[in-house]
Amino acid sequence: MTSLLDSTKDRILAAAEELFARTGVARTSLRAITALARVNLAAVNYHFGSKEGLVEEVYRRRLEPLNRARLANLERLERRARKASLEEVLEAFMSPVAQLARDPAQGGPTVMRLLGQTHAEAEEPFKAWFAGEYKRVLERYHKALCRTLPGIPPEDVRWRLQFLVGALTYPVAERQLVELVSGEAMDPADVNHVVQRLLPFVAAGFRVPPGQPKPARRAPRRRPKVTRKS
Amino acid sequence: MTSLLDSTKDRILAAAEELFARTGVARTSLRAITALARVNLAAVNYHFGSKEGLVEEVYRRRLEPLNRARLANLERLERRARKASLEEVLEAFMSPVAQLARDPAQGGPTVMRLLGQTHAEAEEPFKAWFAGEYKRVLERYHKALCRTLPGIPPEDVRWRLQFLVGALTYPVAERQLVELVSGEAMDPADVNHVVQRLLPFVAAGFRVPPGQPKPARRAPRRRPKVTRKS
DNA sequence: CCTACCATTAAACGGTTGTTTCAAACAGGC
DNA sequence: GCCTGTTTGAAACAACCGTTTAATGGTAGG
Repeated sequence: MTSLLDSTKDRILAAAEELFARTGVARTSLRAITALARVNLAAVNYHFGSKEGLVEEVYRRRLEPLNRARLANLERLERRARKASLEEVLEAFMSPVAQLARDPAQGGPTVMRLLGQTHAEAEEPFKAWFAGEYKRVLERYHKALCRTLPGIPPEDVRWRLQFLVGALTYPVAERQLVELVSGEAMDPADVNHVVQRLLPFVAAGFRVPPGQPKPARRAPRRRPKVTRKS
Repeated sequence: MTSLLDSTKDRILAAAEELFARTGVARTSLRAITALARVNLAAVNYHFGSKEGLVEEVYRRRLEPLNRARLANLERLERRARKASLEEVLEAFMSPVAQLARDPAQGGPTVMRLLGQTHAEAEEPFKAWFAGEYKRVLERYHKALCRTLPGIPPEDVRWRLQFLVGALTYPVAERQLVELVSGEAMDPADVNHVVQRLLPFVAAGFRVPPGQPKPARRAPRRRPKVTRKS
């Protein structure tokens, strides 16, 4: 993992990331981090100012490349002559996640659990920064999706984008729970499979005409046989 | 005995639920809970044994009715003569969430944030119980969904069920973040709208034929020489 | 009335937390 | 070499944590 020529700062970041992902930020003590990193306790406050500073750096180190890749992917799509398809836009959004999980140098599978815990763990000032960064990315993708989906009201596209984020985040972040429930193990390479299975799923969801308000229950029309006419 | 209005136990549960949802379990001290509940500090250990006991009770109080309603809805669907439609099964799964969020007596909107933090916050023994309960419900729905979706391999249905859970959990749990990103506020009644918007979205996703493995898509090396138009 | 029992209170306990202190060790420029 | 600034080291700090203790108030059963 961490070679000997890694600086103190790097070893702290690696250890903190590992423990944050496993146990959560609040339940991880600086002593546990410095012990795992084989580093003095005071080094954390020296290099990062405070525990909060360390937390921010741990997250920022992973989130910034992720969002950068998402934006770069989208720009590359839009620079082409051909109009981007819905699937291409969705893949541009989702593939950086799989890429992150595949590369141990960028955090590997542990970083995914980290992202899933982001919201619950962060303090106020960092939360604001995070929301700001995220908003930038989502706004760009919202525009791009609306362009590939004329006919779908922008408000619906926005909600569906939230659904996509949830469907993407949950299985990779709550890997433990998913494994317990589904029975089968899920190794890092499977994040790819998650993305590949998720893509047609959400693509179909994005394309469907939005449901009308529908306050009352459906009338129980009798359908004796397979008379499906959608 | 404790059925009197606003017993100590109830006040502790209400205060703990509020603070757990707002700040997370690990960051919420018993002193903060007892102060908000206007109750002595030792009352927590007296009534619940430990902080972990309180945590379990807070979650159990909300999760059990939720899962019970989900199973009851499904059984009611299956007792009918007519075969249940996909939309009906999905609504049976999702509507109890909206119902919970709508009724302040059952926790109201705060309980949703609670559920979103479940996984990160729980300790080991409670986590096992939670996963077990959840697995029961998901297994039942998996069977029901497979029945309405012949042609979709059960493994795909299982993954799509996970996507549904993620898409449903995230927007209601991370309400704060969603509000920050989307700009518009989201009041409790809107949980209904989430469900109504989510239903056609996931229904279309469930029906779509599963994507083929598509292993080595990664060969976009060949770029058309001129796509750049400034 | 008294006893027995449950619920509540105030105070203290041992342990862990994040942070600070200050001296020692280290680096590179002169 | 010596000097200056940066990095590490062991120890201590005050504050907070969850939990326990011991004493109290309250009330039903005898």
